[in-house]
Amino acid sequence: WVVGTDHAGIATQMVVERQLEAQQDKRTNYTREAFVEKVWEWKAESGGTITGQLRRLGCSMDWSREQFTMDPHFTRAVVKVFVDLYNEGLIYRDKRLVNWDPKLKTAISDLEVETQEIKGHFWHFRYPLADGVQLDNGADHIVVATTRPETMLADMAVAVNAADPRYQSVIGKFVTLPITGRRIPIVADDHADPELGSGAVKITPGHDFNDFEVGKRAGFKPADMLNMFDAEANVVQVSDGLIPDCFIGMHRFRRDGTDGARELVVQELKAAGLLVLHSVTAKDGEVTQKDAEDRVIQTPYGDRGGVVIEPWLTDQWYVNAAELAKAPIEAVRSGRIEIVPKTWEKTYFNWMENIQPWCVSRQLWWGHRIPAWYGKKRASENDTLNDISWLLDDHAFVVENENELKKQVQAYYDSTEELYIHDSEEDYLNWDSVVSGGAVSPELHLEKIHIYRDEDVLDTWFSSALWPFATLGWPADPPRNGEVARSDGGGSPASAVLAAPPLHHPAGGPPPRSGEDLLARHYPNDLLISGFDILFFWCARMAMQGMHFNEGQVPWKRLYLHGLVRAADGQKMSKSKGNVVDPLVLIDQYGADALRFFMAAMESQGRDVKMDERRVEGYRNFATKLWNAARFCQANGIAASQSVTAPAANLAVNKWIIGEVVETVAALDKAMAELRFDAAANAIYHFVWGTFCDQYLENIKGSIDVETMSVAGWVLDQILVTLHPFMPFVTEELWSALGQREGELIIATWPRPNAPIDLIAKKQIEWLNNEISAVWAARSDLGIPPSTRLECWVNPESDFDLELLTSHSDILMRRARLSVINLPSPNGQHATIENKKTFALGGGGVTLLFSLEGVIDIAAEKARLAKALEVSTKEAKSLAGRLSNPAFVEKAKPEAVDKARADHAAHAAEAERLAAALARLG
RNA sequence: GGGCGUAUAGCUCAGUGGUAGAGCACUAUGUUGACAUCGUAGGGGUCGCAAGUUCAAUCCUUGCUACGCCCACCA
Repeated sequence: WVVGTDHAGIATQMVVERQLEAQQDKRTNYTREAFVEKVWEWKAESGGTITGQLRRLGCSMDWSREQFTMDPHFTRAVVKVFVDLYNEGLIYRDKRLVNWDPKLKTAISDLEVETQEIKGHFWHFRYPLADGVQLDNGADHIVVATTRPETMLADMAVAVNAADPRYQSVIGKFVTLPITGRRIPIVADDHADPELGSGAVKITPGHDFNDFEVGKRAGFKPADMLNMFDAEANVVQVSDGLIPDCFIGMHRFRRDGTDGARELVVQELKAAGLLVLHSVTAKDGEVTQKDAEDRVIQTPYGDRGGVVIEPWLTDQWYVNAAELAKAPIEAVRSGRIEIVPKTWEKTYFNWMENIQPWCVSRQLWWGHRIPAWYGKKRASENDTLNDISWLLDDHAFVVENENELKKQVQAYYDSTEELYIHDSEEDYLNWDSVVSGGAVSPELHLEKIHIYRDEDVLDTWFSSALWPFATLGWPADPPRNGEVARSDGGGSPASAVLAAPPLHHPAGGPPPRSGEDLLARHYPNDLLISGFDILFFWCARMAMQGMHFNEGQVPWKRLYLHGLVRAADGQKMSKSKGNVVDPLVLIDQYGADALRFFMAAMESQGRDVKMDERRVEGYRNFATKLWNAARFCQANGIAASQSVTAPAANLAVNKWIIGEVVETVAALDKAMAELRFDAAANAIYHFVWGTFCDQYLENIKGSIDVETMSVAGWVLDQILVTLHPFMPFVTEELWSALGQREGELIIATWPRPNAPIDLIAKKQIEWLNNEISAVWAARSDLGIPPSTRLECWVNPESDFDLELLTSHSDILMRRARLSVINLPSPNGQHATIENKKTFALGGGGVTLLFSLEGVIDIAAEKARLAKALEVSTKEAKSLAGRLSNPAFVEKAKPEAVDKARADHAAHAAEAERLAAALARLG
């Protein structure tokens, strides 16, 4: 796990801009360099927040290799990727509609658009037919409908379906667009659905994605499409100059109580009698007329800026994602990448197979600046710098560094003239006026080559996508500018020391040595763990870039998509709702161990996790439990074990607990291999609390000999090692507190479940534990207080049972609080204790009998026995019923039939004994 | 419109073709010098609804209902 952070372009720039706003300041008061410097300052102050949280959580990684996506070597990788993709034709510049965020004034990608359902309206307009043309039905207009009236100012056509008989006669004719008076054609296009509305659609190629496509089909070039908005979505004059002055400068919507272009368009059309009123029939039959129909509109919002996205015609850089997606699709299909849980594969394929060009340029200052320069040689006096004709034939030079830039520019112009590199378009123009004092002085520019750099930066995900290999020192080119080579990619000079060896990964091999190729060693990564919410944003793009730039090698072999932590009420956490839980506060309250354990225990199959503080509290208690158990061990001479393998044991309790460790570790290993973190956490939890504390420690209390000390120490060690990934702090502390060690807990050998499981001991101790539990249950039912020591008689049914009993009688007497165990069974009235876990390895079982004299309420005992008898009888009867069904005996699996027979026999025998006991009581 | 997921104890969630489990909460209780952030015992569920497959369905199939999420160009 290479620790680090991305530069979160939009979010970070927003934070810093908001800080400026708070001081009545703004970004544009600064130069680009000065502003970016401020962002770096902010990053220096607060950039440690995320990694600080990781540290508090006890995440264990090589902090000397911490990386940031804007580190110099990372930036070099980003530039190389951009240039290489450009040279391969996989990145290109295009003028088309983009999702434009008018608040942030930048383009964003499709993924950054969130569709929300908003209550809106649906208006119907009459567009008068021009030149005296009429529809077949005699109408002198065409009705079109829209949810966005304001865009009609930039309408360029009306589309109808060629197959629609109503409009066939007017295809190729014109309508006169209201308000502007623009004469626009009626075109045939399949986009118009005769079934919907009037069957005619207004076409605004410059402000609607569908209309853009229709417009292109109708022969409009993107450069000629009318654009009626500025970057903030206020109305500007279009190229034909037909928008009335009263609209210019208006906001697109109603705002601050002032009508916007939308309202004004509707008002003017209504005044002109061109608004088709909408009739609403109330329940009482009364008909009222409204300007528009109420309708829920699917409205696009920017996920960061939170305002309605405007489709806007601009030049942007696009990645041919469809091409890059091919290899990752195949990788998942063939299993070279395994997605866990598998259900996400379908989502992945669905998106990847329908992927659209990825807009990667952003009109921001904070980020990786696009390595493209534009320019034009000044060839004549007429070609003034103030003539922005260069915009139309601006050749792009996409290169990794300035030397390369000079070479390419001079080759392109076939000239060795001096090259002027401007930082931005503005610089380019300012330079002219500065040098010439505002007037064009051609002699300064003749035969000089002027170019300027693209001012946009790249989508943050474009760089994050390189994480799996850029962090490992890619590209492999020789280091420049004294940067360290990739064997030490990103680390500070101090990090030239040995990296920590891979932890808990037996197959990991030795640690890399200085100079070793990190990329070759760690790429592909084994596993990526990511939230499902960034499957497209990040994971898919990592797969695309990773495979493209690493000879088709996948970035990781497995992709685990986990759920998100939601608020206690199941809602998404958000600052505006105020239901956000700060992990650091939880850590303060319950400890990092408890929080980590909670997360692990709740993480199953990528399902979302509802925040449940009580559960965190429960795992805090678990840590306390472990702590107290360790204190008990310490106080009883149980210390650090130097042994990785289980000590030799003779006592059944010790043989048993060793077997339990083996089983637990096996369950844990299986769960971890399957990425079932909840199952892993539960396995260790139940072993520690239920088996080790409640049973084993209780059993050994009072008789801790040398063997037991040795076994208990080993078991405790196994607990600390296996629990450490879940609860690093308490385990590390206990590890060192228990005694001298060979090494740190974090590099302790992970247990191997290779000790034998003693099945006899397992059965014996299970019997014993169950016997004790049964006695306590009986005491509880009979109201015998714990303080009463009971006299007990037993009637073992065989020598085997007798041996079992005598070898554990001391534990049984102490834990069940018996005063004496007598043989053989007495006369008189007794309480009868049935052990449901009948010892099945040879004996028929042991029945405990308590004296009833002066202690036990006979009626209560009878009631107790009657109840138990009822349960046994019912179960026996149910099983008998199943066994008497010939279909079951014939068709069921033999094991199932055998089990049913055995269970039936056991329950029947138990019922018989209970009936006898009941009979003895009279 | 398409896709995915979820419905199991009061709550939060596991789980299995052989009539269900955990933690918390609840009830009763406090004997054992590790632990009251604890121990012991106990109550509590027609496993969303309906049909089908099967000797057997909480689990498999289909339909339905409710909730959640993702994707998509209905002007």
